[in-house]
Amino acid sequence: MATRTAAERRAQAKEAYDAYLADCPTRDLLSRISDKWVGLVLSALADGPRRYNELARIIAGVSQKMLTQTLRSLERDGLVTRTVTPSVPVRVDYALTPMGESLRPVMQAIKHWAEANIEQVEAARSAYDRADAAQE
Amino acid sequence: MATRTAAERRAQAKEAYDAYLADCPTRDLLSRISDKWVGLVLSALADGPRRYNELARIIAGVSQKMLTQTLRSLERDGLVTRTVTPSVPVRVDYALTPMGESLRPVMQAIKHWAEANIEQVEAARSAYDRADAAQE
DNA sequence: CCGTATCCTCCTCGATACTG
DNA sequence: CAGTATCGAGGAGGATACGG
Repeated sequence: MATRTAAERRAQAKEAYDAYLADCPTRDLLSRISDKWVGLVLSALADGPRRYNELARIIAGVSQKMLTQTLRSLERDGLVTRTVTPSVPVRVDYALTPMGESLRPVMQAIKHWAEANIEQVEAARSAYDRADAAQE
Repeated sequence: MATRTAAERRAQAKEAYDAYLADCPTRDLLSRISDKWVGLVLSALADGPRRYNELARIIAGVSQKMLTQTLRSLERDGLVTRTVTPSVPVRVDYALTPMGESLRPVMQAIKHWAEANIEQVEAARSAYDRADAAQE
């Protein structure tokens, strides 16, 4: 037991990243990717590279600022690549990296979950608010 | 073709929820669940009901305000139940509903992805920032 | 033990205007 | 086409104090 404890402690230390801990860097990464724009952008890149304006069209209502900001953040984190073709006018393509591709299915699952469960959620909200009103 | 178009249009209308559309209610639901506290709370409820203070202990650093606010939101949306045992002192347990349980694996997957990829993300950030500095 | 209420600060995000 | 720059409103979220 005692001999294994030391080995286990080392094993623990090696995978000590835990988003439950406030000062673990994974907590910040979690809040960065827990973002609706991240989910929508990664989903929009599912079928291959997209140009900037394509993304803007797919993700209706996104402001230039948020789209650019999200893409820059994803690029910096190594989740997407940005490829500039120096034509006139310039053409910029965004694509998923292998790491981005590994996150994409998860983010897309959230999007799909939202689309699949919105009606049930809205029903739950009505019920909750009705019960709340009946209280008075 | 023409006869199928009408049928297809109806089919489309029935599953017309699309988070890519700005004014689709799923867009709001997506941003509600794309939240680090939601991910952490749902993950913390994976192994069964938890008391309020248990959750506060598991999710280190969460303020009472955010924890309560997140739990209320999840309760209203029908993802968790809140059970009060009127003892002294009062005991409150939170648990996943079936709908909450259906979302949990996805949110937990994000948490796990963050923990598994933090080192690679940090490496990508360093590389990005280094290239940025070399530019000058 | 499980909250609610209030204040206050930062930071997100949209709108708008301009550039290579 | 694909951004950058700037401003300003509003909400997120922490700290603190108090209540059932």
